[in-house]
Amino acid sequence: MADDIQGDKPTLRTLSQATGFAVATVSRALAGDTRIAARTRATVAEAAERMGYVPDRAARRLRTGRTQVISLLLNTQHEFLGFTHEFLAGITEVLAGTGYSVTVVPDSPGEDRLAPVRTILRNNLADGLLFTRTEAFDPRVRLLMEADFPFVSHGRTEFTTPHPWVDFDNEAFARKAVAHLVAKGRRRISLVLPGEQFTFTQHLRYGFMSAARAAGIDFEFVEGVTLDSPTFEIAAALIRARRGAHPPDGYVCVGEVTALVTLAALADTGAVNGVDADIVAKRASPIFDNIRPRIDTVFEDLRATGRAMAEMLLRRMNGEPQDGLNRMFLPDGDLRG
Amino acid sequence: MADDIQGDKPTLRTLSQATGFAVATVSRALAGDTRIAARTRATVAEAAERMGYVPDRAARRLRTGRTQVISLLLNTQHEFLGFTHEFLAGITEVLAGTGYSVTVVPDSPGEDRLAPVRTILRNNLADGLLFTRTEAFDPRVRLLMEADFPFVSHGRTEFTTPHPWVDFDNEAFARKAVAHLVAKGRRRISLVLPGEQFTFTQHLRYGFMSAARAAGIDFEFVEGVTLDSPTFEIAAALIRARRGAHPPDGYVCVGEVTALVTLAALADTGAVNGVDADIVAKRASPIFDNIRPRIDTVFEDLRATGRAMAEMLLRRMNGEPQDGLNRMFLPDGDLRG
DNA sequence: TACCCTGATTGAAACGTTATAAATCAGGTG
DNA sequence: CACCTGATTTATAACGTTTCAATCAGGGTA
Repeated sequence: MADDIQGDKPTLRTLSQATGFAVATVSRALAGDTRIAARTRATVAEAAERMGYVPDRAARRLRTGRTQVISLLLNTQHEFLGFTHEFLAGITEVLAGTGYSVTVVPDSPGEDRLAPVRTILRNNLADGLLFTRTEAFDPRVRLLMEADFPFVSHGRTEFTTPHPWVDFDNEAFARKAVAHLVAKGRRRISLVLPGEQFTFTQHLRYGFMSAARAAGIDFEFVEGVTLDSPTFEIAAALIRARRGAHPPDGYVCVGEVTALVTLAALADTGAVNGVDADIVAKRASPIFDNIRPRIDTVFEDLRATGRAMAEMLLRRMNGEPQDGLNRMFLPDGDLRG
Repeated sequence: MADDIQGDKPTLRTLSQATGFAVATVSRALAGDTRIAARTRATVAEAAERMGYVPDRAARRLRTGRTQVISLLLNTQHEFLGFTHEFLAGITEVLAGTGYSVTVVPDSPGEDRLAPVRTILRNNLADGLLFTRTEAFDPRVRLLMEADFPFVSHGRTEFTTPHPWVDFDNEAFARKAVAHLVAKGRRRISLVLPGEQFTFTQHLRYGFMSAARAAGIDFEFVEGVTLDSPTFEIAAALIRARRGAHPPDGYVCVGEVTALVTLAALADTGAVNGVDADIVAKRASPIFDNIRPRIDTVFEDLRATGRAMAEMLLRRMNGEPQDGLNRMFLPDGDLRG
C-alpha cells in the first residue's frame, strides 16, 4: 500500500514527535479544544492530515467507554422480501462518515428477546440500539429505558413514557386499503393479522374494522394464522376461507409475501384477481411492478425508515431529549397498481 | 438489572482480589495456559463464572491488536429479494457464541470498491472480511492477498494464486436449466447475463452456450442489459425480443427478480407461460412457491452459503492454510416447480 | 523587585488486558 | 546445609487514548 511508506501507522506519539508538541496537546488540539492555541491546532491538524492519522478505535474505546458501534437487532427467522436489504441500506447510508459502524445481532423470536439486549448492555458492546418488530409492551423498550440506553424502535409501544420511535401509519394504511376495496364494490373483506403482541397489529385491526364498519361491509380476520405463520399454513387458511360459505371478495395484505400467497390462493381456487376478488397490499420493494395480474399497492419506504432511525439514534446519542424524537411515515397519496 | 448487585462490572482485578491470585495469573488461567496449576485454573474459572466475568473487548483489542470483528461488504444498491436476509442469517448463525461480531459495510458498485477494504485494513477495523459479487480479477482479492488478510469471497476469481471462496456452480445450473427446457421441447432460449466483470458471468455463459449447442437449439443473450439494469430496462429489452422475428420459447433466469420480470414480459406480450414459453429460474427464497403460474426453479441456499463462508473465515483466521478452503454448492438434484 | 494573573502547554495516571521476564517455592541432590 | 531444578506464580511494561492537575512564560500590578 502506498500509504505504508511511513512504516507503522501513525499514532498520537508520532504526531507529537513530528510537531514537537506533547501527546496531550496533540490529542486536545485534534479534539478542537479552544484552550489550545489556534495556531497549534492548525499545525497539528495539518500534520495529522499529511500523515494520515486516524485515531485507534480500541484505545479510544478503552479510555472513553464509548464503542462507536450501533447494533441492529435483526430477525433472522421470518421472511421479508426486501426488508433487511432496504433497511440496512438506509442505516449504513446515514452512518457512513460518522465513524459509527453497525453490527448485526440476530434476534430470534423463539428465544428470549431480552438476551441479546442484556449482553449488549452488560458487555458494553454498543452505544446505541435499533430494532424492529416492536411489541405493545416490549420488554426491550422497558429495559433500555431503565438503563437510559439510547435506542430507536421501529414501531411504537403502549408505554406511557415517551421514547424515540419511527413508525408507519398502519391504521391509515388499513383505512386507505379498505376504502379502495369499497370503491371497487367489494362487500366482504379479509385480513391476515400479525401476531397479537405487536403494536401495529392493533393499529391494523382498528383501521380495518372501523373503515369496514363505516362503509357497512362485512369483514373477517383469517383465523389460526398470523403473518409469521409458514406460508403453506397461510395458504391453507385462505383456501379454506375461499371454499367456505362466504368467501371474501377483497383482501388487505400487510406484506409482500402474504400478497403473493393470497394471489396464489385465488389462482388455486379458480378465482380471478380483479374479477372475483381484489387485493390491496403494502409493499416495500419494487418487485410488485412485475407481478401479473397487477396488485394495487401502498409503498412503505424502508430505506427511508432506516435512514430516519439512524439519524434519530445519532441525535439521541448526542444527548437530545427523548421526547419529540418520533417520526411517522404516512402511506403514499395514491395506490400504485 | 439484577446482575448489577456487584456494582461495577467484574474485571481481571476483581477476580484477582476474589481469588487471591495476581492479575497475570488470572489472565493466564482463563486463557487455559497449562503452566498454571490445574487447581488454580479451576478456582479462577469458577470465580469468573460466578461473578459473570467477561473480558473487555476494547482492552483486549488494544493489547492484542485483534478486533473480534468480521466485516461484511454488502451491496446496498441492487435489489435481491431474499439475498441479504438469508445470507446474513447464515453468517450470524455461525458466529453466535464465537465472540465475533459482524459489521456491515456498504459496498456501492459505482464507487471505488477498494475504498472500504483499504479503510478496514488501514484502521484495523476487522480481523476478517466477507464479500460477494466477486469479479474475475477482483482488485479486493488482490489487495487482501497482498496484505495476507483473512477473507472469503462469494464467488471465484481467475487469479492463479488460490484463496478461500464459496461458490455456486452456475455452469451446472445453466446446463441443467437448458436441459430442462430442451426436454420440454423448447428450440430457442434466452438469458440475461450479469455484468461482464463478474466471474460467474463466464460460467453461466459457457454452461448455457455449450448445453444449447450440444442440444442443437438456438440461443440468445438479451442485449443491452445486465442483471443489474433497472427492471424496467430489462422488461423493455425482453418485450422487444418477444416482438422480434424470432421470439424465444425458453428463458433461463439467474435471479428471482429477473424471473418475475420475464413472467411479466410474457404476460404483457400476450404469451402464456408454459404454453408459448417456459422459464427456469434460480431462486434463493421460498416465495416462488407462491407464484402462479408456477415456474421451475433451482434452489441456491444462501443461508448455507453464509454459514459456509463464516466457518471458512473462522478457520482461515485460525491460521489454516488457504488452499483447500473452498466450497462449491451444486444445484439441487431436481428442479422444483 | 516581588507577586499574581492569564493563556498555553505538558506530565502522569488511568482504562483492562496480555506478554515478557523475573521471582518464588518445594523438593530433591550433592 | 547450600544448591540446583522444575513447577508456579507474579511484577512490570506495554497497547493508544483522554483528562486531571501541574507547570511555564510573560505581562501587568503592587
